Amino acid sequence: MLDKAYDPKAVEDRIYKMWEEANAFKADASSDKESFTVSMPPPNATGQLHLGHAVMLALEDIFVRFARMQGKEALWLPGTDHAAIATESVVIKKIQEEEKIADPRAALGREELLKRIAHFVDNSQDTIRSQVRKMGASCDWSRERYTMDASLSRCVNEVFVKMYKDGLIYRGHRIVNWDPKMKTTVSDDEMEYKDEKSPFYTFKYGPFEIGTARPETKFGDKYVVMHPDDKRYTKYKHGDQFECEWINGKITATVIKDKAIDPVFGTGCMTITPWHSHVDFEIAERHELDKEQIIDFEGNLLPVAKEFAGMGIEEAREKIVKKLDKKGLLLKVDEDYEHRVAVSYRGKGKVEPQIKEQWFVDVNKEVISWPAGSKKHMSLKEVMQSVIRNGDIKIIPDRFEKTYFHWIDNLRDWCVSRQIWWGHRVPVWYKEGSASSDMHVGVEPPEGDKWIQDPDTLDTWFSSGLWTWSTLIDPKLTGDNSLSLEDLLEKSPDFQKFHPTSVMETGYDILFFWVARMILMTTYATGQIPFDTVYLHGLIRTRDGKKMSKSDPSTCIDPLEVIPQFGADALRMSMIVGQSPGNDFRLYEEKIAGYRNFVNKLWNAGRFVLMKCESGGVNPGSLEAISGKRLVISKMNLVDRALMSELQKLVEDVTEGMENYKLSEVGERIYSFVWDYFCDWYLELSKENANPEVMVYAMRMILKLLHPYCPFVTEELWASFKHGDDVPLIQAEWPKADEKLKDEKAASDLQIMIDVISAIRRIRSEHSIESGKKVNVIFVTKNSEELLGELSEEIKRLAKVDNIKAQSSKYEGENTASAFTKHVEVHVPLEGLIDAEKEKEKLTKEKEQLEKFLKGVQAKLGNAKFVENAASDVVEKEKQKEKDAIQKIEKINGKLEIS
RNA sequence: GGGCGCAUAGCUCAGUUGGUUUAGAGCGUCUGGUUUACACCCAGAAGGUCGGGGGUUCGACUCCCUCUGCGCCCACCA
Repeated sequence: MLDKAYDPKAVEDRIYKMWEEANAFKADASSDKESFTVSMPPPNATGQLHLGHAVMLALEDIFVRFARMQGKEALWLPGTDHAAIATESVVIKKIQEEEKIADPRAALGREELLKRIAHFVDNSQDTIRSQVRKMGASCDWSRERYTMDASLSRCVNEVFVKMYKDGLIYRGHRIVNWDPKMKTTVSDDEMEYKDEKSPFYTFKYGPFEIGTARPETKFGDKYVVMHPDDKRYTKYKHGDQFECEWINGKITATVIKDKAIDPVFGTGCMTITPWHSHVDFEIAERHELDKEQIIDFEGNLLPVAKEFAGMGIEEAREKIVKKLDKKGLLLKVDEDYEHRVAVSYRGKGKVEPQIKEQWFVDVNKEVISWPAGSKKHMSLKEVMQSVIRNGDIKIIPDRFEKTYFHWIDNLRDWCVSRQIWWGHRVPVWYKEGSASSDMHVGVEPPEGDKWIQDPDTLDTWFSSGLWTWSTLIDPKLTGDNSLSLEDLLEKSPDFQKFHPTSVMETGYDILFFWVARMILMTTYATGQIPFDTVYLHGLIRTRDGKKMSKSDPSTCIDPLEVIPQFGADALRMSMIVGQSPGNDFRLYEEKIAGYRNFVNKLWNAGRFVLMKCESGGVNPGSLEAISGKRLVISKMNLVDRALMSELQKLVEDVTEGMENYKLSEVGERIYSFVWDYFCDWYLELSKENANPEVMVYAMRMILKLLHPYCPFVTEELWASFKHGDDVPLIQAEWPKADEKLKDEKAASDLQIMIDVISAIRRIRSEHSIESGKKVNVIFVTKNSEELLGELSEEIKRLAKVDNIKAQSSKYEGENTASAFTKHVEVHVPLEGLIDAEKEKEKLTKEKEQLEKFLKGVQAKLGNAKFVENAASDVVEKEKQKEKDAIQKIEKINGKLEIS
């Protein structure tokens, strides 16, 4: 006998092991079944699994289990990401704290530091693997990948070289976001902005007044820029030069007219520092102006600052202002100026724009043949737009398509090189001692000595952008350097079978970081889209709607604490039901506990059915009981027929919902079916007149439908309900609705009965009739005799009624308390008086509403256009509504006459 | 500055293309229950002018406009 309460701790690990041993997660590339692929977004190999991962795993596991049960060849490929800058900064910080080494890069050197990071990654990968298992994720561990695997690194190099040859990758001096703390560039998307108050100074600059919040960059400023249409400055022409007293003496300045200047802001003119500002850089490029570096890569001033050289930014700022003030050049200080400071998303250092020689991906060059093989050439930007616009890739929810297009419109060339050590090193070599033009770009190092590899590594998204397919390349092939990228794709069975993948499921926060980059990289490198559908989940928040942060454990729910307490199934349900794609949702313990209760409810329903089997002498594992052959619906009682019918509807609803990614609705539907219908009514009604075979049939159906959501408890119960030859539930076949088992009449009759019982209970409660006291009931309905025949005993039992009288016409007579259901009216004779006026008022109101409704329906039906254009079944439905309404009005009229 | 989203019961949220749902659920609250599957349970109740205003319509939680409050994304001013 099963325990009274379900204990997930005793079940989950054992079940997971069973699945693994049965090879249930393993996909077969040689299968001729339709494939279904999900690439697991690789968690950063830096630490622990958090709730964000848990949501991702729950959603994807549901997709995959459903597909697998539907008979598809389902592959869910797990892995981890080396997370370049994130990992390096974590390890560096750790070394700084634990070993008191101020600059671990300098102290340890490249090789040693990389060794340390690799070791750290090994450990956290183990942690992550075991944590993913705890969630019940049915991913194919035999195909686990890591972005730094040899085969994946080969792909990275291949793509880099291919892009270089196509002219999509170039090296250039461009302005980049420089993080002086981590000493690396950061991509546009890896920036965060913080509001900060800092003084805003207005200085005299020759005949002009210029404003700045950053006086320390102003040494090299020798251009003053204004809008060409600004009337205040019409007497100055573009190119005019003048002498001007500035920080370190006299300089010659030049007037530049450029539309980038906002005439309304400040004085409408400014000086520019092209080396340290994106906008200034662009202005300088347009007019071919000189650029000079003022601040070095450590964040200190260069010799151009003369007496200020070597000072840090903050220190220099104050002193420069003082000096200019002394010179009489400081006109105004606005202390309340608010502006935004750019901070690195990873390193959290203040970002300083710098000009640096870097590798870039050109997003505007039109060299990609797309769709693959066509003569039309598009830029990366255009391909990215096209696949969404043409519906090749669908984004759920679709409003994110707008955001996506907006992002692409603003997209600049992508800086892919980073000055950190942890990552894929740029596959470029320079001949030692020669000019930098003597350069080799290749998958393999060049032959001969004295070649030095570029010290930079690639942006982490460069490699994760290949994730959907680089993981499918056969590692046995990648050692063979004679194979081209095309060969690798063609000869890899997994790629051929499983790409493009089916669903990319991830948080909306990395739509740009990652999803867009995968589209970019994959369409270019493989000629295929990476996935058909993008499903974006929302972010989990605390009860008060705050972000969960690791730094504040009180707000944080740790999946690894929750799982032993409530079970992985409960956690999964709590994160799926009530969550809609693209919207944030709140999670807290009561919610999880609620689904723990649900899992336990199901468990007990299972126990109950097993009990009934035992007492009924039925072996739930016997073939006869489950085959359905003996389940002849015409021989069943009404309650069983109704259940059978409702089950078929449930299968249809669940299947349809799953296919349309409506996971929340499906979860709710099953929840309410199990609890509100199966347990509260069906099992209650079956207590004395049980048909164990029907119960077993229902249980098996429910277990299958619920399995993707609650894999552990359903699999565990399955052991009691499966036949000897049955496969584990994870491999079971998804049920199909059986038309023969549908019996709408039974379902609606039972519904009437349920309504009657509820109505009686309500009356009892309203009129405080003691629960033990039995009552007489009269109910009025068209088919009362039929119902009574089968159900009066059940009604008597469940509603504590000792006499039921049914009337097929109007009820007349003694004082009664009445309750109206959709189908019948229920009267319970009472000693006291009933408020007739109130009753009448209620009926009149109902009648009014119905009449209004009828009018609307009739107007619609009277509309020739509607009747012509609408589908015939829609019109039929309207006509039925009209009929029903007329009938009901008549009925009410009848009642009103009596009173 | 540009874009997107949210506002429904005390709390957290559902509500499909406008109509039969008397606007639903879970939690919480209150009342009553040891009915031997389950107290991680059962039966019932209270609680909503669906953010404000306007419009379209026979009919609006649902569509349009507007206002208010909150949140997010992108760009950015020197």
